[in-house]
Amino acid sequence: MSGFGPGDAFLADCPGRLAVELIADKWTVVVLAGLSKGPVRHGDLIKLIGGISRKMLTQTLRRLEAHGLVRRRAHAEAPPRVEYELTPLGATLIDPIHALTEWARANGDAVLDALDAGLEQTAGNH
Amino acid sequence: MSGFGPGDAFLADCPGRLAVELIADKWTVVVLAGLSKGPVRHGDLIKLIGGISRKMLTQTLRRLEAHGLVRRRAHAEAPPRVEYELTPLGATLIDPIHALTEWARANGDAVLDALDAGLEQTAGNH
DNA sequence: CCGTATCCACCACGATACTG
DNA sequence: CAGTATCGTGGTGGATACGG
Repeated sequence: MSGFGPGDAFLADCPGRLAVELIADKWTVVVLAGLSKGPVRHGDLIKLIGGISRKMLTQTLRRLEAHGLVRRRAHAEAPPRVEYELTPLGATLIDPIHALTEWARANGDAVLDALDAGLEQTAGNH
Repeated sequence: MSGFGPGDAFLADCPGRLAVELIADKWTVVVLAGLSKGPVRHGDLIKLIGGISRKMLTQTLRRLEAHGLVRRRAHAEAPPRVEYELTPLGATLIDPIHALTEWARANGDAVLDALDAGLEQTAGNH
């Protein structure tokens, strides 16, 4: 109903798999979203995101850097300061991510409803 | 540059996290894409996707069913036949997924380029 | 402040074999 | 053909502590 032509699905070895492998983990999308407004410091990202450990943040950023989506900029100052920002390439990913966010805002409740509708387990507690 | 207002990012406990938790695994997005053209049989999905095991397919479908995104329909026939299809709610997820696919088709090469540009490791094998 | 190393628990995933 | 059970494993991600 909504978009894929006959040959351009997500299957087998299509390029679409690349996108999935790129973002299908716990933090990548969230980190990209955190960078979507401009350069941010490491510590600020930690607070902004909430729940991520320094280890995972650094690890995620490094991966994105290697993929050309994020740029790391270290300033040689007395208290070290490191800022991360999206590359132009990375910025192009924001729109698809934004589409996901919008979807969640619009349909999140429906999903949660379906979820606890399913919580009338096998047990028949009248 | 591209969309998030000041208060509507992906962070902390925003609804956006729901979407991430929903699709952030190896197969969910691929399975949804496989269903995007209409009802499909279990076995056909296996062949269509390529690489997924029956176990993971069933497991993924069951999760999507619980979230109200997929409907399971079993036909009482001699050789058992089971078809899966997107619910209307599930169909709304196709567009965001499609956006990802499009992104990958447009920018996949750039990512791969950045990736092996980074393969000039620390070692200086001129 | 930034980053990494280490240790560890957990779960996602695959292989295989079995039931209906 | 569809689904489940079981087992084994590697990787992901958290806590903590240390180094620059």
